[in-house]
Amino acid sequence: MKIEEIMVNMVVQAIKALYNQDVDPASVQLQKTKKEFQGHFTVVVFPFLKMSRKSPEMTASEIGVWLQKNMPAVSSYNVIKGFLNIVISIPVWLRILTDINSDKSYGFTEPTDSSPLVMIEYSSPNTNKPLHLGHVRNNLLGAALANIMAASGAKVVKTNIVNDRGIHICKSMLAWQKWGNGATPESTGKKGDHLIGDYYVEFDKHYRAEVKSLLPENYDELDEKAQEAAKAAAEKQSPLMQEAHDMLVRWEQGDPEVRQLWKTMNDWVYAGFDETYKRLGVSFDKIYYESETYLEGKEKVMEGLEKGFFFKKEDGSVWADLAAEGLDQKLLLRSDGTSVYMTQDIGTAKLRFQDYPIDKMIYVVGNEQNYHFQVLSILLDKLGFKWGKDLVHFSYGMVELPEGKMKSREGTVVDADDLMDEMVENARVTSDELGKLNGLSQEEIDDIMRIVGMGALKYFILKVDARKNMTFNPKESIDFNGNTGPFIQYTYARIRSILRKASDDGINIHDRLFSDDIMISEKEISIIQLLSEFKDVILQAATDYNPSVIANYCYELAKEFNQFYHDFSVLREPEQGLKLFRLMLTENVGKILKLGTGLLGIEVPERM
RNA sequence: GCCUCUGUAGUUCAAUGGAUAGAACGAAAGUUUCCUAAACUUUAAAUUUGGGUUCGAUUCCCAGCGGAGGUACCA
Repeated sequence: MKIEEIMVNMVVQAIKALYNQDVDPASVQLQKTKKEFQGHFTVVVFPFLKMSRKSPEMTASEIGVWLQKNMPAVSSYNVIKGFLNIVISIPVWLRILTDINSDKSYGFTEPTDSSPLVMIEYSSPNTNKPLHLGHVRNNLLGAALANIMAASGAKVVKTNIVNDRGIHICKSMLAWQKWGNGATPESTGKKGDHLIGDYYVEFDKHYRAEVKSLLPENYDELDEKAQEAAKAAAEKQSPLMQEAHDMLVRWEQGDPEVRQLWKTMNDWVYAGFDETYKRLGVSFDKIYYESETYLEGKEKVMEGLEKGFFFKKEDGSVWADLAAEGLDQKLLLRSDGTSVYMTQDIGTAKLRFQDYPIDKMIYVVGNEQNYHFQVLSILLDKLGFKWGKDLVHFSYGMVELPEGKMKSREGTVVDADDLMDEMVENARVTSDELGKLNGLSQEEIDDIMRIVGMGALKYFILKVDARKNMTFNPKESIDFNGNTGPFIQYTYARIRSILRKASDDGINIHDRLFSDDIMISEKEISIIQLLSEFKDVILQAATDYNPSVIANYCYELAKEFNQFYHDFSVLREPEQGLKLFRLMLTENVGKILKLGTGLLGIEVPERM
């Protein structure tokens, strides 16, 4: 049983004994004592004043006296205003540390037969362009969330929905046909996703030039409204866009030539994506393709129409009326019978539900889709998906650059592959400047630089509360000081170094016993206390759907350890018992740092 | 217009309704006979405004101001 739970129960008993009142254990406010005060746990006594009918100080003192008398773990207490600070005795802390040490899968909850099956959708790329910084945040959050949910005892299925059909991919295909001269990833040496992305840009360039040429001569003299109308007319006339539309129609009809081109080009893109995913360290258990789900969506919508959930307008378009839920009407099928985003999501949901006994569905999608998922939840519920009502839209904020929003038009999009290259290169430059890495093989150096560069990137993104928009500065993002991934990795590498040295000295830190009378400092107790919170941190991150909790915990632990490391000697302590204790503490800080960063998908190096 | 999210040091981020609002970067000043100085120690510096709820509000509620996103045939 955890020390916190025991404390809470004892407080409940104290209230019963002192004031003859029953309190709900959940209402007992037990928190970590702030650094400025002496003690480890603090009981807030304000809620008990009605029962005691005494001043806050008196009440706190009475409870303190009772606890000290009846609880051997409590060695002393002090009262400041309405706060009762409790000091836990050293042997208790030693026992907590040895418990952590002997627990191989410390902090992780094993799934059972009754554990919920959680499906997490993330990444969701379009096949017409490579992944960018926004996708990086999505992928890192999704993968970390999956790890955290699994660690908290859920059965997790990671899934991806690839947006592989539609006008956007036709644009790339058309541009490639027209201006590609048969270019392939092999012939150009380019990653497939980048190659396709280039033709998407190429299409846009020609298209805009074409639209411009179709504008009336007096365009500049028109007022704003007329300009808009003229532009819309020009866009509608554009032969290029019409060709792209024709291609989409032929695709839908299953034209073999178009399908073949589509398949070839998509395969190039997937090969490119796989490389990027691998580097990012993300993976999926099951991938769905929109080309395979959009027809299912139409079917499901028609079914809903028959059952009277939806209605048809005169022009043939199908709508859902969500007025009862306080929302608008929402389009589900266009008047020409083609599907929209919502239709596809319904179809994907249908297939997923067939494939897995889903209890909870989590969609990792940007916050610009908040409204979409609000509607999707209602629609899925109406259509009879049992998890529809409580689907979770893990909504994350946009990533902005110091110059403002990323815009593909203005070429300010940060490409995922370029970014990763830059991070690793930056790690190398910084390490060279510091004269690190001497005496290591090139292979080792490359591996460490990969770990550090990627760690810097991942940590920088994951430490921020997912819901918030964040600013990412590519130039200054690799800061190896402060609240950063490399700082945590550095701490881990130091710990490994200490343990190697201990091992070289023939110190066996296993099979040891602690005497109860060794003197350990408050700093060390504070570290043990942090270690003991690991499981709660995981559970909190899982219930809040927020990986940043884990990131900030790891930083806190690394920081505390660095301060301790600076102030105390680990290996040079002459007293055997204390030396072994410190080594055990060190070893377990390393263990938890590795587990914690592992949840975020961040590797830690043995040396750096 | 309407709906949703958001507002904390110069900057980037923290803070289950709890104590004197924490860190980091940047700024100023220090610490290498010492297990990795990518470290450590000091100093200066912040809750958008006005109400409400209560023992207590950065947190919850209402209103104003600022920022972001969405808003019916784009995904």
